Amino acid sequence: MHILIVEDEASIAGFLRKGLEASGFHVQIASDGLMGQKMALDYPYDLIIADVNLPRQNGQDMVAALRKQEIETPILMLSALGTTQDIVTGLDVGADDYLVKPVQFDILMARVRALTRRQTGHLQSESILTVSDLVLNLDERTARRGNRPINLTAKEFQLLEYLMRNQGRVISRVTIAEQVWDMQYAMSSNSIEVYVGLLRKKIDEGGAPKLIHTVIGEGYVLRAP
Amino acid sequence: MHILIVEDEASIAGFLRKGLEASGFHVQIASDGLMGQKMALDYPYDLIIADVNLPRQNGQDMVAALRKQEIETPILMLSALGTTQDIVTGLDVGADDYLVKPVQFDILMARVRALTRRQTGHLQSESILTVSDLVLNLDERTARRGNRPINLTAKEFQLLEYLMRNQGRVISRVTIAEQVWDMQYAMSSNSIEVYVGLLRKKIDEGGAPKLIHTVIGEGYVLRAP
DNA sequence: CTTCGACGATGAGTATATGCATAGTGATAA
DNA sequence: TTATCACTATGCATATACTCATCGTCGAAG
Repeated sequence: MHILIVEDEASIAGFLRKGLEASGFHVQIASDGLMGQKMALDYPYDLIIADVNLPRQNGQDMVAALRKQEIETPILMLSALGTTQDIVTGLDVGADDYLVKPVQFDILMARVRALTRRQTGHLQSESILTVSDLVLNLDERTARRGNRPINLTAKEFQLLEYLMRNQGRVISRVTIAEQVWDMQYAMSSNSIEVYVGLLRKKIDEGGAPKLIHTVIGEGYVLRAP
Repeated sequence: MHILIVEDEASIAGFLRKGLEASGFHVQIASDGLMGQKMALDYPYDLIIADVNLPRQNGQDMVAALRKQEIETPILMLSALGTTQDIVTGLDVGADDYLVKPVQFDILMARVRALTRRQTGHLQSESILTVSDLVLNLDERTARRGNRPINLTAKEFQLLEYLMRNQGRVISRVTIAEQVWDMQYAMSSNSIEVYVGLLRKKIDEGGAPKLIHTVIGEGYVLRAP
């Protein structure tokens, strides 16, 4: 999860960064409105935390500009100004939430969690696929479930990659045969069942919630619980 | 846009309703937590505004219960309790926003607009069929009536998909036999009646208005009430 | 109002298809 | 050789598809 903080006061920015990084977020800081806008356009952050009072371009103008350019990233605004009108303007201009300084950190964290919750499943980079706590690194050809590394054979990896790329979608055996086995017509064997079984043994074993589901008569789905 | 208000104090509920309706929202009111939960399960509201202090089941428990049942509707919580811990709990349990009473109406409206904004353009991009509050997701192979998930077998799904694609049109048994059963000539059995019966049991059960109608001597129609 | 027939709904029971665990085969490489 | 991998074969358990006999409902005619 990557968070962009747009804040000119270094002490506040640093305070937020420390706390967020301690919770496992990657944090970058922009020190004025134009810089913030540019960075938000350049990289798909999962959340933007923006002060209202900023040099060069105020927070509300920055938010309005980003929304106009169809940047949908959730935005949390911070401000010393606590007047009704400021809050209303901030939200109407496209922000998703608004907190008044001084901010209590645990409240901020709760809001951050709320705003980033729906996102999960978002892409982070091209070479990593994620479903729930299952992570597939296409470059390294490794897989992890939570902290546990998983050893996959080539075919197992191919199959899992295909299922992860289509997470949430039910995939028929015919489609799997075509896409993973390069079979043009239906397969006469039960290889698919066997390989799904092998994946399940490696991925879903233990108390962890099952990710691979059978839809009888239809096919298989990889779905977050 | 439909909003559910869960609030036991009639004066506050009425005040909110008036203001929201003046802005063009459709509003329904539940007067306790269990009733709110039930209504939220029955109908896919665009937003839920819930008090924390409620009879029979408090707001936080209600939110937690809804989230557990995969209801993703945005939820805005209201409370007289303004302590940090309450706010954090409310947000962590699955609420999207939190306001402390007494609420200024213009602030509330701004939050409501922020929470309902992402909804509008979002849907309908995937392969989704809809009739009234019945929703069929062809990718996920799932069906919902309102917010209630419905489990369908492969054949049931095929039949329902065909009826939904031809909603409002009366479909003869012969046509159904051809399209869903791949029978070239009339079927000698009553499978169709049986499967229509199964679908009715799953879809039309409960107080919800019936969607599947028999046209005697002709066939069946799936029609919004 | 009653009776009858046509049509449709329903519950129980059977047959079939589907999915899966397990074991086994052959090929390939260390 | 031994280990690993891709794939196949078998047989069991179960969900699903389908059939049949019976029951209900409705409208028209007596």
